[in-house]
Amino acid sequence: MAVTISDVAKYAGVGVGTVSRVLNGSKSVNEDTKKTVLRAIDKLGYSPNSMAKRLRKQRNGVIALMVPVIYHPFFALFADGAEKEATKYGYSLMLVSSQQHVERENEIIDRMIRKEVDGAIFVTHYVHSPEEYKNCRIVSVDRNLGDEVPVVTTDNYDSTFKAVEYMLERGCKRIGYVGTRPLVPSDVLLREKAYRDVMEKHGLEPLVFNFAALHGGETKLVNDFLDAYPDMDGAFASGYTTAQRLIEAVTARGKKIPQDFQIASYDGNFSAWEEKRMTCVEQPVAEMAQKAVQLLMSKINGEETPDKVVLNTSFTVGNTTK
Amino acid sequence: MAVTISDVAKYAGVGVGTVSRVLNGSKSVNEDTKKTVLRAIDKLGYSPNSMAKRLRKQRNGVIALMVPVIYHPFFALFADGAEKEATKYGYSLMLVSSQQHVERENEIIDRMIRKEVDGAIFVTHYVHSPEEYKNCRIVSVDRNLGDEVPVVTTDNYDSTFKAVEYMLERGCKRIGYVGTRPLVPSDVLLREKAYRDVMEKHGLEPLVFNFAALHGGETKLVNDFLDAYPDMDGAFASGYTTAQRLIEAVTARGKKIPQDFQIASYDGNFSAWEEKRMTCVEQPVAEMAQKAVQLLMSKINGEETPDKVVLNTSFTVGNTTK
DNA sequence: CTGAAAGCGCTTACAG
DNA sequence: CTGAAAGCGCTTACAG
Repeated sequence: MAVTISDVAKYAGVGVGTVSRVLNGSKSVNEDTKKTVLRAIDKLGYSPNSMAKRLRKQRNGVIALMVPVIYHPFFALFADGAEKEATKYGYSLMLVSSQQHVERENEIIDRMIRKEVDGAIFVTHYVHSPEEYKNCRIVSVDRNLGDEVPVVTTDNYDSTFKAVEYMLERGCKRIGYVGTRPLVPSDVLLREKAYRDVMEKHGLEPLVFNFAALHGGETKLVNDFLDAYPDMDGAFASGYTTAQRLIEAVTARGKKIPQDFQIASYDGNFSAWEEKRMTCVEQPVAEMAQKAVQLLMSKINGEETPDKVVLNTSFTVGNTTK
Repeated sequence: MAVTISDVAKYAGVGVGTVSRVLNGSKSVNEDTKKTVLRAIDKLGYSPNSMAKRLRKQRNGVIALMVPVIYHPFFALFADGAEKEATKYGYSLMLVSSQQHVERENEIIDRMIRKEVDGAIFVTHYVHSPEEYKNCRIVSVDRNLGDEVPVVTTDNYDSTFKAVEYMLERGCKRIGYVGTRPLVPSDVLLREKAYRDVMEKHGLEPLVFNFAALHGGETKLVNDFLDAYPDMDGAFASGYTTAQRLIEAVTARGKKIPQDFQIASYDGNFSAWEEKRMTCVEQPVAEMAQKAVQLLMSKINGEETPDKVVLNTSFTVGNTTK
């Protein structure tokens, strides 16, 4: 049996309350008693049992991070940033991959209700009825999940607008847009809108191909896209994976990038992973994670939080445009 | 205040024990009582508080996964596999990135002692004194952490031997070996040994360049390696990141791969991430994670576990060899 | 400054 | 089959 606080108290000849006070650095404790207690703790090799502590304090010190998959650079970097930031607050990170299954996303809500975790960050796609979010400490990334849920997102519209304009400047005549369509209201939709607005501004026909959000299996979809508009000379992809598959598909068709076909993307160039450079709108992944954790901490502490935080992206010119 | 088990008991007109029995599916409970209780639970919207449950059962249902960084395909895929497998056992996964800091690795030991987690999987590099592992439920990947800690690894020697032999068959005359040197005893060392043995077998001079394990910053090191042995026409890299940097460095020197310089690697071709193919020894990442979780579950349940589990790799020929 | 006691919300022998 | 009680290991008013 592990040694408990009352073992320490007995050994030191004091009450358990005193031991607790020493442990938690309460001011009002006699120096000598403190020393005796500390010695007892050391002697007995005592460590506080966090299960009891949690029950007593009604707080776990754990937040959940829900991602569709962890083996995707965006989510992996996000997890990394979130874990670092959570640590600053004395919190741990529980990793939950939904693997595209809505049940798993609902399950995490149950876990919050059962007090397994103190809060959660959702970086996922599925719909939940807002009432499930009542009294739940949740922060979302990119998806608008209702009034109760603050969202961290990026300047989707402006940055996409600029990127597509850039492609026109670099000589594209017929640019397409390919990407995922979020299943819940999201600022991500503004990427497509920005693209359409640029097309309209320049009197060009919009060539849009979108599909329900997913991770994996985009190869067929980008090929369908290329088949649908065979005379394209460039495309903006709404996400990293899609852009990767697009590069491959275009190359496989014997076209040279960027000579015959230019590509830009939202997201990409996750430097820890790769050295090749793509022209893209880079999201500040680490800051997004940091901000999400900060908002969640505010929620947990019952503080007011903004409904939405919009972070700025940066535009990187790589070798997928002229 | 949230509704508790005694609220339910009161509402249903039974004892809390009965409610608990209904909740936990104990056989010996009258059908009618059960219905009444279930109705009360439903009516009151009761959810068991897991903090109390954990304290009572002395079990968290959480295991920790310690990785150096999560934004590396091997570790990300490992985390994915581990989370899936843990879920099967009703366990959650706590993600801890050591970020190369030994303190963080020690910290997780403390967490186990404080009962924050029921066990841990270490996929990291640092040394710990074996005594820290006494009474700790720990499973390791690739590193031999002492008798108490079962290790999951791969057939490092045989697969490297075969890979280097293959490079010779493909015409390499002067093959080098570049890679990380684990900081603790590890079967990973057998990669270098296998390389050396192949060299000796063929009467070739071993060209070895190794460095302390790290993630990031390999670019300089692979260049030092190339400078040290300017007449190499091929190299075996002990890991994925090193191989990536090597490809870049070789290319930057104006050499063509595989015509002028052939490369093979331990690890690589993480299909979820990339489509390009490298000649490499592929580790069964998902199974490694699965096995590690299984061993940990055995440890947690006080069962006997093997000291070591060796999984087979597969050899993939990509376009970095002739 | 400090001890004794209550209580966090469960589960599980123990009687009946 | 089921209720009352003890106990998991802490923290925190409450007295003194």
